[in-house]
Amino acid sequence: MEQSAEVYGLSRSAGRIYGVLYFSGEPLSIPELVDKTGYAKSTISNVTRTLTRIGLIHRRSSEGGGRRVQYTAEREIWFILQDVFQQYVQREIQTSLRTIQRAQAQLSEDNDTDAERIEELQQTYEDLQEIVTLTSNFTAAELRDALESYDK
Amino acid sequence: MEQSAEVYGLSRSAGRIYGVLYFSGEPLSIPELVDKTGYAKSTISNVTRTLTRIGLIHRRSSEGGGRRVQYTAEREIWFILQDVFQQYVQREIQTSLRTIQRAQAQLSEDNDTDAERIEELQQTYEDLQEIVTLTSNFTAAELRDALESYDK
DNA sequence: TCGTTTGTTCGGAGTGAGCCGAACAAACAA
DNA sequence: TTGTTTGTTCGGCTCACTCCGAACAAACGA
Repeated sequence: MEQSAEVYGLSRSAGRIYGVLYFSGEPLSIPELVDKTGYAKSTISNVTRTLTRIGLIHRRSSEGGGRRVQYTAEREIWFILQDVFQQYVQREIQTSLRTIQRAQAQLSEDNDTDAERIEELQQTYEDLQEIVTLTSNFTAAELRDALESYDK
Repeated sequence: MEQSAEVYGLSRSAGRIYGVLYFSGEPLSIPELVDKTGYAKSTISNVTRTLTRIGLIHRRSSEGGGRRVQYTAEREIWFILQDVFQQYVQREIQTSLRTIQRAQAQLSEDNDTDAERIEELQQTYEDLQEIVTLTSNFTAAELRDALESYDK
């Protein structure tokens, strides 16, 4: 889990905390996470916030109205990863497309080779954007099926 | 280009160097790259090595047999990025799958809930691996087409 | 009321990555 | 040969990031 987390741009501690929650049968509070992970209280606090924002874990603030906060792990990893990945890549693609358009506008009209290159870039990025958008509607199994059954 | 590079796990300098090469009509040597990018000679040397290893740029050591080395940018970004991404993700998936299998072996047989969770994980990762493998045979346009024409 | 528990915020230590400059090796020009 | 240009390697600097501990705020129990 810790290794996987780094691939997705998260910290080791995030991976570990998620892993403990994933395999824990019951919701856990911050002190319990401190015990089971060995991290400092402040670390748990910060990491749980970002994980909650991302959607990888959920915060159940109830349990009898007490102050104690409980966390549970989201089990449908696939959708979460899709979501994170999508936000991550979509934003990058969009800023890139904007940059490309700005570049096109500033291009002097006699510069053919640069124009052509920018055109290529734009095409690639537009394909990418479409792919990412489409992918977000699929489950892992569907995606697999779509790719396997496609005949060129 | 610099921003995009970071998304793919490369440094700013790598993005910049690739960008300069991408829009340059002719192959460039290290001193020329130093001029156009503003980076130090050593940085150019190091970054060009990794970019060459990845396949994003090519090294033409010839030009009249001189010592001067020339670099050109690979224009088919799609395949290269696929390749890099694939290596990146595949490795992670495989180590994860190995870890999962080791975990399964060590599990006491009476622990049903943990076994079930590990089963889920394994399924997701196997789907992921299959998807990544399949994807590598597609062009951007084909992938787009496959997803658009697939009917659940 | 006062002590205890829980959670957040802030400043700082440790660490790794990116980049630079200097030193060095190799090839060319004179 | 000697000086110049090109390319690589090495040590160090800086910056960002992760995590920790301390201080603080909020809610509870006595």
